[in-house]
Amino acid sequence: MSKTLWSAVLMSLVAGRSWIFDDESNALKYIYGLGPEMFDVPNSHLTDKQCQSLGAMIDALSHKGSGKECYEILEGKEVGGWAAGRNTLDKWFKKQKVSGLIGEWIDRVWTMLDVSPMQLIHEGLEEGEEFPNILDAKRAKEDVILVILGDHALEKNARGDFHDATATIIHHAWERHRKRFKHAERSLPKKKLDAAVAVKAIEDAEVVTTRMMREVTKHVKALQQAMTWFPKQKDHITEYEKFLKEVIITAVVTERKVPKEKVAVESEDTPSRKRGAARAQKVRIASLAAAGDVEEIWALYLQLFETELGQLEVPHVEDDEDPSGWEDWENSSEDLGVDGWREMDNGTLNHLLQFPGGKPMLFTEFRSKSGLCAWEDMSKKFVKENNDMEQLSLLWHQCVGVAAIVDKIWLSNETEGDIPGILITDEVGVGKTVKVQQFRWVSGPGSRLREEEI
DNA sequence: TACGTTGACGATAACGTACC
DNA sequence: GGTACGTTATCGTCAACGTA
Repeated sequence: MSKTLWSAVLMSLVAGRSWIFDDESNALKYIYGLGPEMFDVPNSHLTDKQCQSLGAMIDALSHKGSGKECYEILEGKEVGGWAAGRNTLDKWFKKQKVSGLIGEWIDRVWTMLDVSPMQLIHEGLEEGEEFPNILDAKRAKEDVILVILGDHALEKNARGDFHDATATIIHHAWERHRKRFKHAERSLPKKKLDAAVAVKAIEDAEVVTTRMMREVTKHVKALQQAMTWFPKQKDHITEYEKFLKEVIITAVVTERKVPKEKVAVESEDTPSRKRGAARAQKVRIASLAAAGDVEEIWALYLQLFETELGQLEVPHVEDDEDPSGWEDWENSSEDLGVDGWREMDNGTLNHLLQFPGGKPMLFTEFRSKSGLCAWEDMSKKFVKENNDMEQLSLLWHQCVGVAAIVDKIWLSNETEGDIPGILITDEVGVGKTVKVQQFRWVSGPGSRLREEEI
């Protein structure tokens, strides 16, 4: 019979129960939330009765001679009487998020040892091979077992039920990747079409709007992600990436009135990049020249090309003298929960938030154009004299976001036009981390903000 | 609808045992 | 010890199903 992931997980824990829990790596506690007593002690996801049901089933497994009989108890259709234990096992598995945690750790090992399915595809497959064989990842097998079953998991001869269960777990992890690959393969034509349509819409538009830019960024990013499975077909995506880059850089250059060389580091021209650049030249980007729009699409662009950070410089926000595009919010944006600030410019916002020079006290002052990490040796390289450094300050929409959090978070009741709390959504390029960090700063001990109007 | 999970089946490798 | 043959384990694949 086949083996489900959850029964294989329980089998590996039961089969190795007498030695794997000596683990010092804390892996078993982290992934399964269990110690050597397993379900004989209170479990945060289960009632005492459920623990008893599961405990009884584990006892029964321990008294069975063969793995086959064990799996019959765990999931067999012909062997009844264990419904309570099976239901509890299912509940524990889901509540503890075992599948996700196991997948996450196995992927880390595969990636670290360069044998993840995607890495193997990029290395090149055998003739006629579409997806890599799990045997190609064989050299990572022992490390995978150590990571998901603790640092004693290899001490006993890995045979029998324990070995069988670990193989099933790894098999499921591999299958998950195959599924993603198949999905990417199926969806590729549609993603190509969506990206092509979105690019063409901008190319042909009389007026390019931020909404169109959001749309094209979304589709190019979706295509970019799907294309990572197919390294040999990069042509289209490179053209679209270059197109997007050129459109945005032109908008930044126009709005900031700075030379293009100051904004972008030129990459080597390939035929597809040339095509993208040529198409971008025809775009009428005048409507994007408002500073707020430029900043928004710039944030989207950085998110899209996050793996290439450092190739471009962030556009410099000139202290408080630049209005940064709030006019456009006034005219066209929907209320995204930040309506109360649409009439404030950077200077007003920075004053309210106590952000001298456009950023909070102690906020990192510089960013590296070449992509240096601020956590490494800041004292020597992150200094004004270093030409690689660029002055940092928060963008207008990020300041508005922090102000909105401060404003909404302490509301105790819903009133007309005001709802307590705030939702910062993912994938829109608003700078979630920056917002939360700055909220912690402005609302922390010693802050005057809570006593002021906002 | 996307994504994870399950179950089935065939192919092949590894192992065990009987026989010469 | 070598070989043949049966059994078991492992691997590869994919469609159906379940769930959020």
